[in-house]
Amino acid sequence: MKKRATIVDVAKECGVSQATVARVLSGQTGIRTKESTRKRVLEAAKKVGYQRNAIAANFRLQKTNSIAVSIADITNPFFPELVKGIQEVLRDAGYSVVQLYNDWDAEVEQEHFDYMVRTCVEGAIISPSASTTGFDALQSTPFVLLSNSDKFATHDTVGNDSRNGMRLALERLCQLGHRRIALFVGGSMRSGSNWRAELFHEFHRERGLSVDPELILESDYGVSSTSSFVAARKIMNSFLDRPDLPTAIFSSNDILALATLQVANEKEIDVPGRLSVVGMDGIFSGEVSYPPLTSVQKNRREIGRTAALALLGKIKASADGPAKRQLLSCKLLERGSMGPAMTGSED
Amino acid sequence: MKKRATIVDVAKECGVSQATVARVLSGQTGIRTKESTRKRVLEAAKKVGYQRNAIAANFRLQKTNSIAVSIADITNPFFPELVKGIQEVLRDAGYSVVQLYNDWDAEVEQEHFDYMVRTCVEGAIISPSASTTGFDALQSTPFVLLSNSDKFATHDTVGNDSRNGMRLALERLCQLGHRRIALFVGGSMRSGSNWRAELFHEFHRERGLSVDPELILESDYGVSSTSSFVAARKIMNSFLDRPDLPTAIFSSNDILALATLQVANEKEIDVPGRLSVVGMDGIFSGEVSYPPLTSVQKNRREIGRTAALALLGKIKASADGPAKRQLLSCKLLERGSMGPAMTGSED
DNA sequence: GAATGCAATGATAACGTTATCACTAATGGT
DNA sequence: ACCATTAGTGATAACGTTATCATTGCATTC
Repeated sequence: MKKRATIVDVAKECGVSQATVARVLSGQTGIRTKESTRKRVLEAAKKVGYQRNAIAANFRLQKTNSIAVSIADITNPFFPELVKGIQEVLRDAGYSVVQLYNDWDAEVEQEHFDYMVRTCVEGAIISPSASTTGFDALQSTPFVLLSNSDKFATHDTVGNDSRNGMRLALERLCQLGHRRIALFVGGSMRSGSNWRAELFHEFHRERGLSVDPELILESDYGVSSTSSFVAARKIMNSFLDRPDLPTAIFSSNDILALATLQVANEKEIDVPGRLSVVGMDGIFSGEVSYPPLTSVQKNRREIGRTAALALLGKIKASADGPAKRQLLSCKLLERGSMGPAMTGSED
Repeated sequence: MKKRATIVDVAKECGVSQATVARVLSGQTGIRTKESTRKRVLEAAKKVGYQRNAIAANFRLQKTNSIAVSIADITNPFFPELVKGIQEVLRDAGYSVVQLYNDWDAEVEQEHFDYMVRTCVEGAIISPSASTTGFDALQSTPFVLLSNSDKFATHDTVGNDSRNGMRLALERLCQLGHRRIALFVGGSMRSGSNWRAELFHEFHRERGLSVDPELILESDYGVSSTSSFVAARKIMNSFLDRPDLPTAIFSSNDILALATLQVANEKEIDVPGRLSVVGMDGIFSGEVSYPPLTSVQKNRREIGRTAALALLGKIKASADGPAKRQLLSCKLLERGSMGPAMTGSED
């Protein structure tokens, strides 16, 4: 392998100092060089096949032009669009993106933080998987967290207003005449999901309705969408055999809702005629299910974009101000799996 | 912003030379240091919060420890698992992965090739989106292509044996008594899909069956899964109204098959009783559809892993040998959407 | 024509790590 | 007791670039 040419080689080639060569070739604006020497240098560079050594330049400048994105698992349908949004913004800003997947493993996640410092990434966008703390390992690397939890109040966060999203869904169901609604939540693998149950009670209280505790169901998150789906199916397989079914089931994510939908289809429970099913997230699979799934849409791409912009702002502003928290609003994506409640005296 | 600690700081902290510190902290095997000093150094490192500056190390060693992955669109359900497989292998090999998305744009793709050279990535895994040529822009950067097409015969490729996969599906359908089978292929946005039609004819010829040309359907690929799905629905919406429906439809990807499934459900065509639906890829959405989709499973994660391993081999082997082509076999994932053919004299 | 100003260039010091060589202090064999 | 060996260290030179300062040359001004 032939050694690649450096600025010294170019300098020798055309008889100027390496400083001059650097001035010409660094591509900086506001350089002051005579046009004639400029030309000579460029010619010499071409002749010896000079290619700027980006590693050396990065080293000198102590910056990598790269930003790390830490998420749990890119195969989880929640993440690809998020990452895409991030990528779009950061690419335009001239950064490259290094993605790190931790598979919900706290240890791996912490390791990734170290990695970020080691590799001198200029910033990080982190979807907290297992760690709720330990961000100080990032030292002075600016970062933005993807979360809507107020556990992270001391850091900059970007998330969806899931509370409001859930209210939207419940309100619409109420409006459609549903009074007996079930709540199906994913387990507490990630952030606590207690607030969902609390909000559920609160919602009923506000309307003078009572909550049937048997209609609050919990399923394990699972490490993958598939395992999560299987677990949810199991629960629905017994739940949907009840004689006193609710008229609607609201699930805290689309995987749970799709499992509900599939089992309901198998049991020939008419959706939405007899049972309305509403999910949360708005993943692609909900679009292709039968019937198409009504879901509280989280605009993942927009979250990604917002987080990236927030990070860029943080990188630019050398001094760190107060922690900023951005909550993007959700909207209810109404599709075939939701309909008016069955009136009492039917079938 | 506090300056980060270097080996010099650690050396000062515990009163040894920076050479000794380097020996302890470089993580190399075969170092010769007394256990007591080793311990002292590690302690001092921890105390001052030392983190190895990877840029400096990379510079010294003239390598970046990073590999680029170029794909079209991470939100396409085909890619996440692929990327995960790549990531797993490369992470274990100590590389970080930079992902580049081109959204099926040839120009962006070419730009990415330049980027790879500039940033001195040590290798690349490329899923050719629009370019069938122009790989020489990569200069001496080793790369592996993700493709099963023999258009790329001069390069190392890793892909699925889709031909064989398609045969598996057709054979199984035949075995289940299906004689009137439709073929639903995606448009030619990516690699030509002509071979599918050819294989379809070939298959029938081998068995002395004739092909009804009206049962060969084509749909646009679309830039996103959603647009592709919508286009496929449109076609199926009119096709499934035919009086002389086939007993089975084989689709060249799961998006098309899921569209078929959804429209069939809407039209209350019993699947698989009256119509078997078979897709290709084995994406997650096929698991949660009703009925669950039978599909030719492409082991995307394994492809990713294989490609990564191939690339690692290529990086290690300084001299480049002949182009290697690896085709991974598919298997038929039999789920609820496929069943025996309706016998003639029913219903 | 000496002093001043400025554009163009040269010389050189970093950046933080790894690798090489030289040196010291033990160890062991005769 | 002496020399050869070696384990454990320290000092120091790279790697290729950018940034800073010093210097040169040339035009302008009084």
